[in-house]
This record gives sequence, structure tokens and C-alpha cells, in this order.
Amino acid sequence: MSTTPTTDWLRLDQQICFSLNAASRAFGGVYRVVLKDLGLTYPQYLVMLVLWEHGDLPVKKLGEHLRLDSGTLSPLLKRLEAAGLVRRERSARDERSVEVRLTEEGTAMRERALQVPRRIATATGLDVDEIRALRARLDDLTTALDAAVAEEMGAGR
Amino acid sequence: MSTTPTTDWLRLDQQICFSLNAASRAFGGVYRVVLKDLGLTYPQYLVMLVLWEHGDLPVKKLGEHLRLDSGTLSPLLKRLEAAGLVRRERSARDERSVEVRLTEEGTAMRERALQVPRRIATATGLDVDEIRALRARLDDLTTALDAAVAEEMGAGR
DNA sequence: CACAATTCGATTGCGCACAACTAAATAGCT
DNA sequence: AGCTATTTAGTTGTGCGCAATCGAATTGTG
Repeated sequence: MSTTPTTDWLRLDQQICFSLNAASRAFGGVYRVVLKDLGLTYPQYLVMLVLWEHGDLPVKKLGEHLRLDSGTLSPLLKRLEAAGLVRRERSARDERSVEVRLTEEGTAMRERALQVPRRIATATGLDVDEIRALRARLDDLTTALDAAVAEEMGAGR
Repeated sequence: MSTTPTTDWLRLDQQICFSLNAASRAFGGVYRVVLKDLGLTYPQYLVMLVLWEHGDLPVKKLGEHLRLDSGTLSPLLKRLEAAGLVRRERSARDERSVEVRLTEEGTAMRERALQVPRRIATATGLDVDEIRALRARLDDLTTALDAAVAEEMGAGR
């Protein structure tokens, strides 16, 4: 099927990474439109989802749920605080920790956010089972990629 | 299967977008390790791939291949130029256009880049057919998402 | 108790992505 | 020719993602 294997490899490579990247950015575009009413960006929306589901959390726990570190979360949370959706309070029993708490306004926003998932799901053009299947594949891929990075780190190269 | 449909929707929604986002960032981590030897970031690597495949191109064409605009490409290309991999020259017959040309060094880098795709493919833990299938799903998803954004823009939600 | 190691968050710096705008050149129309 | 609209890069500003570093607090150990 190929007379120039090196070129084929380069092109195949591009297609995997590029497709994923493109899909991710296309999703970003949809969320940008859908979340405009709420005044949230997509990562901010993810933070709100976690808080709505799990209640108040320290920054560390929030980061574990979202796979994000403080370098990303600190400024993001300040913007959410400036928007009046969240308060940040140092924990009393561990002064290193900062508790992120929903304000009344932040809690109230959940009602308005309930319409978001349907609109996103519609935009994907996929049904529930297809979404589930795709999600499973992507999670497996993420696991494999993370493991590969961990190996490279440990084994040098 | 669910007694609280709204909550289920929120969680399903989170899982789709989040899984995609996580996979994209996990890919970034792998590329960061693999491209370290070449001194390229992942988007810079994509630009080099396009140039290796299509030869010299104006910024506009480059952006069409990569779905990126000048706001992203201009500084990126300046960094590639500073690294000596690329030259930017205003077109003689259309002064608005800037041709991006590979330098000898940039052309030579292709040889070293040939090892990258194999290492990435290995990291995914997928075989060629699985990669192809996943790519097709992601491309379909991107198409659907782009169409949805276009509709929202046109129909005003 | 004293000291070292760890944890947690914030900050800084760099690069990407995108929107909005500017400037320059070209194309098209009258 | 003259005027307008379009095309093409570039610039600015905002926000995310990540690495590296710092300071403060806590924990572990002798």
C-alpha cells in the first residue's frame, strides 16, 4: 500500500494527534457559544461542575478532580471570585490549605447550567451510547499516554 | 437506570468534554517528552510537518491546514525563525502575503523527526487500525461540532 | 524540643488559542 | 482614474496549561 513508509508514518502521526487536537478545539468553540450566557469559560465551567457535585473543596482536591495544578487554578479561581461565584478562605485547621466555597450566586447558577449538557450533546450529533463508547476509548488512551510519559521519565528518554 | 435525569446529564456531559480535554493534554505531555530533543513544541512540530509535506507556503495556507489564525501563527513562526528553522519573506507578487520557507536546517530536521511518529504510536498503545478508527470518529465529531457552532452563529441560538 | 523533609498555594515565565482591531496591499466596480 | 470592499499579516489583550520556584505551614524523626 505504500512505497514510501517514512512519509506514511509522518502522515499517520499527524492525523492522530491533529484529529484529537482539532476535536478539542472544536469543542472549545461550542462551549464558548453555549457558556456565553453564563459568562464562564470552559475550564471555569468544569470547576463549577466539580463544586456543584462535590461541594466545597480545597484547591488541591479540585486540582485532582480536574488534573490541573495551582498554576492554572489560582488565577482561574480569582476570576471566579471576582465574578462573585466563589469565595476562597484559608482553612482554620490547616493554614496551608485554601477552601473554595460556592457563594449563593454560584450555587444558584447551577439551575441555569442545567440546559448546557443537552445543548452540547445535541451539538456532538452522537447518542448516549456513542458518547459513552467514545469516552471509554479516550480514557483508555489517556491512561496509556500517561503511563508512557511516566516510563519515559523513569527510564530516561 | 436514573432517578435524577438532570444530574445524570450533568455528569455525562462532563465526562465527554473532560475525557477529550484530558486526552488532548495527555498527548501534549507525550509530545513534550518526545519533541524535547528537537527543541520543538507540539504546535511548532505541526507547522514543520505541513512544511515538510507541502513545501513553502504563505501564512494563510499554513493556517488553513492547521486551523489556526495569524494571531497564533505569527508569534509561533517568529520563534521558529529565531530557531533558524524557517525564514519569512514577503511575496514579490503579492506584498500582503508572507511566504514561510524552510531553511536548510529546517529541512534537515525532517530526518531526525522521522523517529517521532513511531514513538508516539507506541505510547498510544493502539495499533494502526484502532488509530484510524479513532481518528475517523474524532473527525466526524469535529465536523458536527463545527456545524453546530456555525448554526448557533447564524440562527442566534 | 529541634531539625529536616514534605505539603500546599501562590507567583513567574513561556507558549498556545482566540477575539478584536489595525495597517497595508490588492481586486473589483463605476 | 477613483473609490470601496476584500484579503492578508500583524498586534493587543484575555485566558488556559505547565514547569520552576518560593514561602509558609505541617509532619516526621531523632
